[in-house]
Amino acid sequence: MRKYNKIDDKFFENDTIETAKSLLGKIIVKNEGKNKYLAGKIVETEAYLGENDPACHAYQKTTGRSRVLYEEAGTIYVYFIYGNYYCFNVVTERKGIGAAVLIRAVEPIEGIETMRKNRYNVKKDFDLTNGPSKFCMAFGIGREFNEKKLSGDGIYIAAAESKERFETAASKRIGIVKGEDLPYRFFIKNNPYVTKHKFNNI
DNA sequence: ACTGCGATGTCCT
DNA sequence: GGACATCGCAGTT
Repeated sequence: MRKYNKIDDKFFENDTIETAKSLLGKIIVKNEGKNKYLAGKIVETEAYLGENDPACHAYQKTTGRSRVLYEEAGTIYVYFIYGNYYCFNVVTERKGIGAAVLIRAVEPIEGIETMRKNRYNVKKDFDLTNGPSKFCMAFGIGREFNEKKLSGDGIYIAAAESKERFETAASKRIGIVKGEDLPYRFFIKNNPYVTKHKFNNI
């Protein structure tokens, strides 16, 4: 395995938009046991700001599902959607604020053979992880990680590997109706693992 | 390349 | 009973 330096949970206590931006380029790592790891560079995120954000699951209420969003920074929020899929979020800000960052796409770094196996019908490597549920399928992430902490040893986030430079951009969030005009999607420009979208060239 | 649309289970009103 | 932070496939250009 490569060397990954886990980020402290304090990082996620910051402002959700800033956290979503600064997660770009960082590494998400899943410990598969037996010294096996899956790792990918985060290339696309979205911010969900809590009770005042119409698109957020915590909008104006706490429900059984959104309860996790109010946990302490660095808690994992995984939810099930469209009858088939999971989406992976990192809870941000202090306990009691229902905000999170959605991981929308990553670029495989380690364990790509396992990702190909988990996505057995996918032909092009950039389709392995260029979408929030594609990432979950490739990494084998399901509801069992909901409410877990990034400070544990199952899934964690690590500092960027090198001091590489990249350009980032923002756009509207994808696939939502309420709060659709808010520019809370962030991505690395020209990275082939970012989801395909007309908002990408601005 | 792009467009439209069906599948599917859970949560919420 | 409706909505849903998606994906993959089929059809078209």
